[in-house]
Amino acid sequence: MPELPEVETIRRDLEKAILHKTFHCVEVYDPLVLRSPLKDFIQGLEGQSIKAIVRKGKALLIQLSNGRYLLVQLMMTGQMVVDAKQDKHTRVVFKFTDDRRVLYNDQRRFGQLRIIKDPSEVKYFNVLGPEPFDKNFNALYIFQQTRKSRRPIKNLLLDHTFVAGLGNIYACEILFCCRLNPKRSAGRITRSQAQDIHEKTVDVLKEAIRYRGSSMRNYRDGSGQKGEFRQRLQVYARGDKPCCVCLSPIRRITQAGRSTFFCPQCQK
DNA sequence: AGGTCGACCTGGCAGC
DNA sequence: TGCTGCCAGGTCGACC
Repeated sequence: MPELPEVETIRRDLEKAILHKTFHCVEVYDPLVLRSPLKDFIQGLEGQSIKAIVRKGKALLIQLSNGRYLLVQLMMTGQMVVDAKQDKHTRVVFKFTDDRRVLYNDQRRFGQLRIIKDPSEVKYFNVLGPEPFDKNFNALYIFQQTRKSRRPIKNLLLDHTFVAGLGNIYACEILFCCRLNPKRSAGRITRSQAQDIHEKTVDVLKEAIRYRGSSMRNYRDGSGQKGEFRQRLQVYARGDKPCCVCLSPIRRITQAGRSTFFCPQCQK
């Protein structure tokens, strides 16, 4: 899925387009993406207006006028696009009373939509670690958490109970910026490396948000456009290409079942 | 008990 | 052209 910068970009786009608007009708073309019963889902939205749109980790919470929430988890290929043309991946269409429409598109159908009373009823929110821009995500927290673990630092960064919102792209990019080998045991991270991980995490994510995220294949922002950060990625999806610092080839390895890209020369 | 791995899905692409 | 195998931004639960 979209990771934090992509979901945050979508959140901001949706906020501009549909905050305070009222759901007129909801058309479901593929109930597989619903995690609420079809009838409850539709009736739970129609007639409600939108009070707020917030992001927690990689999830979007759309707060409704009745106090409930529409929870959107885009997973790998979900999109929320405003006023776009329907296609074969359009699973749900939200129509608003002012004729504006938002499409939920999802090629792989891993994404999930549901109506909830409170975030605390969803396990994901109960286990989610601190947001990267929060003050409780800091060098000391990172250092203390790494003491408890011997897993590779890359795997820890991907663990959403450690920090919310990081995914495979940004975990790779952050470690490159820190010049840290992704295989390095978390327990061997020093205090100053923990400080560096904190700083680079914030830097990389802010920069990625500024460029409206990274589009590999499917990600699109709220207006259906690609993000521009892909061209700025230094290691992710650059296997065998020259490192932008030392020119030696970027390597691809597998960690926890996912591809990791890194520069073996620069990242020790 | 922490950590890894397959399952959930569709489709694009490389290689033969 | 068509087939096969591999790969993809996430998350959960089963299993070791």
